[in-house]
Amino acid sequence: MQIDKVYEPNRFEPHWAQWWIDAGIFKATRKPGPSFSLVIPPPNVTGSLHMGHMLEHTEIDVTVRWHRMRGENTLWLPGTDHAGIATQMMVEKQLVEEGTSRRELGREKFEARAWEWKEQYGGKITGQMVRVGASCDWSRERFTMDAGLSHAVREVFVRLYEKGLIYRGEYMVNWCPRCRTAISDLEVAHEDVNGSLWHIRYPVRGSGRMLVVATTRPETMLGDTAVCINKKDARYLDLHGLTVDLPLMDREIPIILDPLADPEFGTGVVKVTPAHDPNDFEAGKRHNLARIKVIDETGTMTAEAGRYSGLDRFEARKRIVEDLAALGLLEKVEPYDLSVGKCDRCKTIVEPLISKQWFVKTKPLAEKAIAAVESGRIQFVPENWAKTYYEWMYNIRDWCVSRQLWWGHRIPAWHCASCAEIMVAREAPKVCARCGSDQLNQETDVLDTWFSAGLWPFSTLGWPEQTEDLKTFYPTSLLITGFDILFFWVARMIMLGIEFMGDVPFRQVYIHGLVRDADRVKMSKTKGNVIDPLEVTAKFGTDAVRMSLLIGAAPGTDIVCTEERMESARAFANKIWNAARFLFLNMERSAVSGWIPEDAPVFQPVPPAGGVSVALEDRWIFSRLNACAEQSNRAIEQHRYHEAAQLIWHFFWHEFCDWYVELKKLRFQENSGLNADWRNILAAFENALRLLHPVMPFLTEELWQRLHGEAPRVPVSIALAAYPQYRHEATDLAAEREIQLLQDMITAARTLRAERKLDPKARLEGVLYCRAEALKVASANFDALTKLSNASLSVRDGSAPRGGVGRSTPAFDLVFELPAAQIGAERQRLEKEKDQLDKVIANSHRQLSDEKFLARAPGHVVESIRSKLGEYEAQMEKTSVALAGLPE
RNA sequence: GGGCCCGUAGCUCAGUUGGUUAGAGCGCUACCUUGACACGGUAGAGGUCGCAGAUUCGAGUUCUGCCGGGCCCA
Repeated sequence: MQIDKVYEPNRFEPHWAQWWIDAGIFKATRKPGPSFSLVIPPPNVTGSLHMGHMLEHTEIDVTVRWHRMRGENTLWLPGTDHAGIATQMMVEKQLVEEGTSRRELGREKFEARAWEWKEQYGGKITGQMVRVGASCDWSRERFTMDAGLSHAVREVFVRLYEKGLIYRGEYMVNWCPRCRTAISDLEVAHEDVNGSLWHIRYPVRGSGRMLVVATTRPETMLGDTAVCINKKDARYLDLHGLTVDLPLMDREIPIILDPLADPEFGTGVVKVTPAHDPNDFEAGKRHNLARIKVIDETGTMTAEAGRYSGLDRFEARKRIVEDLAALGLLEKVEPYDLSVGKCDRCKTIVEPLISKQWFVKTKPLAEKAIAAVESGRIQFVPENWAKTYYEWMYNIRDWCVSRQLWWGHRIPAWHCASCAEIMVAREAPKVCARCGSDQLNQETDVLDTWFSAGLWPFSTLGWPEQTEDLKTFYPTSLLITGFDILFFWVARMIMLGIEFMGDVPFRQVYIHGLVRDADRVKMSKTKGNVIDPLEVTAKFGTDAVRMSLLIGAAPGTDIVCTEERMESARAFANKIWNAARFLFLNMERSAVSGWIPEDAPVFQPVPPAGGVSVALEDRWIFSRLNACAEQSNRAIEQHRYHEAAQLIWHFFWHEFCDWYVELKKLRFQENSGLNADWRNILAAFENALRLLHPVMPFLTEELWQRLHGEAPRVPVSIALAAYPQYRHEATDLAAEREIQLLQDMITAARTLRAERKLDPKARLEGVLYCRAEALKVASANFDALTKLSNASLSVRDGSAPRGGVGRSTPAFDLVFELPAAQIGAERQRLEKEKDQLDKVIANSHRQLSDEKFLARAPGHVVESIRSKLGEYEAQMEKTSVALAGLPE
């Protein structure tokens, strides 16, 4: 058989990635029986695969592959999000390069261009997912703006509107002057900055006094329509009812009383700009103040800004401050730390603006969504995330869902040009319902991208049609995603899922960690510390990248991602590759070919021909396999991916390779044919591959297919083979105990050799004194014992004679001759051992003489300490004797 | 200001309901190119579990306070 000496994943990964799809391995079938379904957190259609996706998709894929191997009807539904602003910006950039613009093109042509763009570049990330083996059912792939999902969006909007849960109105919203659209509260990121607090003098008309207001945004003063004092603040109370002359604007504005003014803050006097501050907006409503808009949608000062009109808002600030200073109206400027809201996407400072927007009334939806988590119908893992979820849900605010974009779901509302009636409908109305006019224009705003994303778990399954998929796969079983979209997406899916499906969208939410670099810094393009998953996939193999991520992916912790870790995961893959290579080469030598799985029941070693009992190492490896299967199943089920990865790693490398293969080597002979040794090792190996498959799908598929040689494969892929399951009767504790003894003996001999710096190649002479079970093990496995320790041992019953030196355990004593040069080192070692034993013996004595301990600790704990003490004392006796017998 | 998380070996982290002399990977040290594998083998060194109290027969694990670091919301 041709098999490379070194693991070279690029030789087979692309092949299997495509083959799995061509063979329909990942297609959900809707067969009867238990189902497992999961929808992907749809990546932006503009995006390309980054390490965050890689981690998320790996965790999903492990889970999904595991369910599939358990024979469940498994669906991982893939797709992408149309990503409103992001996509629009991409296309606009393209247009600028062509010397044109969105406005020049017009809406219809622009939309066509955006679709073109999507067709051309939008498939990038899904192609990358195919390459890294994501086991999605690509036949069910969806896009948030495809016909079906658009239908669902329209249906949901109309139903919410009919229920009174959607309203339109003029409110103050967060506006991004760069994206030129309203954004929701969630899309504003607050950032602490070192700003200033400007103290400005407003002359009080007719009194000669100055009222000093403190503000962080002097440019908004142009739109002031009042100044405000607190009625509890005696300093200014006498000014109530008077007016001030707004500097720079020649406008007389009232002095009002309102709790808006905080006597503790600044001067205790605040300016009121109802058009540019959310608190002032509310105060303005309370006092019927005019709203003067001095900053427009692009962040430029309006005509209302007088001589500052046409300036950028920050330039205007500079000029205003200068002008005030020149007029002697600037009392002072204090450094002041404040938090400013920035657009999550482009980091432009958000401008609060009054505009007409569409909102979803969230309180009634949130109540049911909270109850779903409180009652346990949805479970968060790690469960602490439920607290964060509640925190937001209890304080939820109405959701501004309209966006002034051209790429997205256009709101299904029509405005009558004659009577201003607004109609929300599934289909475009022909005439106005109120005045009968046919002059109707569809609303130009589109919906927030998260609106359609919120429907994802059911819209992707065909809703509002009652499809078979919807019946089979809703509610989905699990959602795996990042905490950064807990509010944006997870919470909204829960609200909308309950509202429209009458049931939760998923039973469980697993929140994964954040991918960080070697210095624990979050990976981001701007910081330039990203690792490109495709690049490292090519370098180390997808399986190695997956393993390196999983092994650190403990729930609730961030994931450190370094090439160093990938290297060690590749070393693991290489180890497995070479274990297989060893098997394949020896199969040829022994004239064994074609693995036939039906021949080897899971976890049941076969005995050699002629009724001889099963070899010890075979009993052992199957018992260990069984234990590993038990733990691995549990770990994956509980999303303890790091634990599953570590367990399987340890089993495959340090049990299967280090011991089992080494023991089996002694048994292989030329032309032996498919004897019991071969059946067992092949069965064990094949099972180990299955255990590993969800974590390292490519490597295991490649080796599993090779293992079959020319034999037929049933099933066709390891991805459809049964995941090993724990069986009580497969546990063989006697075999585990005996191998442990054998390992201890071999290790003792190796340690002695290393410690005494004996020639590694020389075959040493030694005596092994054994008690009870150890004697049986040593005799029955004499060949393995001497060969793996590379020592000529004579095995004797009983204990080493006084003065014998070497290694002692409760079960056996090993004696090698001690070279004179090593006497000092040996004395040191024994003394250290004695010290340690002194410590634990004293400890045990203390506990066993403590009456409270004896009275209150459970019996088995007391008993185990008592028996440990016996062992320590026996050990101490031997150590003392050895020390005493050491030549001077 | 409100909430959440984390401080365990040089590094990155496990440690499930309190109960053996606290583990892993990487790194480090020594030796070994032995016929699957140097992306390897063998053996080893390395930790007063952030600090101080409390609960308990018993605390890395529970509680309180403090110190240090991170995140989210306002």
